Amino acid sequence: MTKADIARIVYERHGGISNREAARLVEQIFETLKSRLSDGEKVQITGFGTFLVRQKRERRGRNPQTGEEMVIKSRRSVVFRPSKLFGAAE
Amino acid sequence: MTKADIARIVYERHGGISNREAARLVEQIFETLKSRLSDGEKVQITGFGTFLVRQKRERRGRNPQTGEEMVIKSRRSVVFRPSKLFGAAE
DNA sequence: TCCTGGCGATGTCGGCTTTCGTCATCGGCC
DNA sequence: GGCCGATGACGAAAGCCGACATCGCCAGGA
Repeated sequence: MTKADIARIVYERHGGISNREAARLVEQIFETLKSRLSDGEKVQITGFGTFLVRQKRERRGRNPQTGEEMVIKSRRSVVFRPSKLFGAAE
Repeated sequence: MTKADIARIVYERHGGISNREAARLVEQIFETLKSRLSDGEKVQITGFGTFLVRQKRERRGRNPQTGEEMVIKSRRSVVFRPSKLFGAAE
C-alpha cells in the first residue's frame, strides 16, 4: 500500500474533495509528521501508535564490503511503538 | 504532537474544509493504515518510511513481577523503517 | 496514462542494543 | 468522562548498522 492508495481511499470515503486534494492532504500529513519527528518531537496517534525519536550513540560496526572496522556515528532514529489495539496481532 | 495537532495543521494549510472534517480525515487515514497493517500488509510512504509486519516467534521471557520464567507467545508486530530522507538525523 | 527521476530493498558480519512478558497508577487524548 | 499510553522490574533472544551497486517500484508532471 502506498500514498496513492491512501489518497484514493480518502477520496472515496470522504466525499467533497477531489482526488488531487486527497493526495495533497495525505502528502501534507506525512510531511508534517516527518518535520516534527526530524525536530525531535514525539508523535502520538492514539489507537495507532507512537513515534519516538531516539538518540543513538556512536558505536562500532564494520564495512560489510571490506570487513574493516569503522565507526557508526551517533545519530537520531525514529522508532514506532504500535498501539496494543492493533487487531489480528496474534 | 497528537492527532488533533495534525488535524489543525491540515485545516490551516489546506483550506476549504472545516476543522472537523480535517480531524475526520486524519482519523480515517490512520484507521486505514491500521486496518491494512493488521491484515499483514506492508505500507510504504515514500519519503517518510515503511511499515512492515513481522511475525515474531515464541520466546522466553519472565514475569517482571515474580521473576518466573514464562513464554512470550509468537505474534505479529509492526516495525517502522524511517526513510533515509529524514532531515536532522544527525 | 505515460515517462522519468528518485526512493527503497537487498545482502554481507558481529558487538552492542533492544525486545517483551505483568500490572497498577496516573496523566492526557478524544 | 472514559479510554489510551507510559512507567518500571530481569534476561534470553532478536535486531541494529556501517558501504554500495543494482533493480523494482513510487510519484509527480505533462
